[in-house]
Amino acid sequence: MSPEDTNTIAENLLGQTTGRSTPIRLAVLGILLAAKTALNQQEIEQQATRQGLTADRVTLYRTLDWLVEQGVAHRIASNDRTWRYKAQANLATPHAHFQCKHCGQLFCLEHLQPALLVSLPQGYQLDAIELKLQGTCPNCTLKYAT
Amino acid sequence: MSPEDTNTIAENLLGQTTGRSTPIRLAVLGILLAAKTALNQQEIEQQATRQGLTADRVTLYRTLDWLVEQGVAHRIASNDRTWRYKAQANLATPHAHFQCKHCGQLFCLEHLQPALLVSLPQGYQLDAIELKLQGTCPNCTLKYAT
DNA sequence: AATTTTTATGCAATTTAGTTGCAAAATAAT
DNA sequence: ATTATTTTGCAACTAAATTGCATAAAAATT
Repeated sequence: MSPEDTNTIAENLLGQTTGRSTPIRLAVLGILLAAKTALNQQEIEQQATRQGLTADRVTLYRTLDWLVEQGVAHRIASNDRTWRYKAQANLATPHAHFQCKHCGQLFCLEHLQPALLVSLPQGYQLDAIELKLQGTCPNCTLKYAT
Repeated sequence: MSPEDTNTIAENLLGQTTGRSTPIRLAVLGILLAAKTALNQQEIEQQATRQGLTADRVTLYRTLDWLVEQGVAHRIASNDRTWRYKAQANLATPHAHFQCKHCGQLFCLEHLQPALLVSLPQGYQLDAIELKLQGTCPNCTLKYAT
């Protein structure tokens, strides 16, 4: 996805939220759209800095929370005890995630859509399904090939 | 499960590990077997104290890591940014988890065994599947019934 | 049985992700 | 222009988890 595209998409997505479309929100959402993997706060801050945007750590946390709340980004628990965030043009289609045990990268598998075949025990009310796969990513498969 | 049972099971499980079967490890594993939900370090420490066992926080963290490493306990990322631990008699049968958004309790759904129907994209090597469901638990369903 | 080696535990200090409260800045509404 | 609302920044704080090192306990060796 080209930077112009992500910017346009980010603007469109922000248009669908309640609240203001600020430079920081736009930039962060753009970063989350453009990224190949899900990023944590630190990585997002670094990427923002690279783009010449400085934003306070706290603001980033709040922005990320807000984006998730608004449904234009989603949050996944990473192995390294941080939250990682990702966004895509097609709003929040539920999908699986894959985290590599070697490099730690967290991929969205947009074509793997979790669904429940068996039913839950009595009394449980389901809101969301989280499907996370663990293993070795393509890159590390090559790297650590025997 | 009665306390005697869990103790016996814990001893058996520890027998299958490399490393020593110490009082702390036995007690912690017993707690993880007896618990209805997955517990975090703090809750485990409280439970241990109730049983008259005092163990350093660091030792608990190390014990938990070790139990997971040895495959006699498993670890799930909780919504509250802590790791929660659980063990069962039948060693590490992969199963789904359910976390309640109201009370935060994390349940093991041992009869819900995740399996992948669709195949992964080229190059990804799968080690483990994590299936976590979010929603309202039976207790909170009653509590917050409209 | 005494000594050496290995493994497990405790303690103190540190790291780091994430949060809170409040003031200042920016934007929108009147 | 003025007022009200929302967003951002700063400083201080919380709490989970980690690290390094010394001590204790258990196992292995002589």
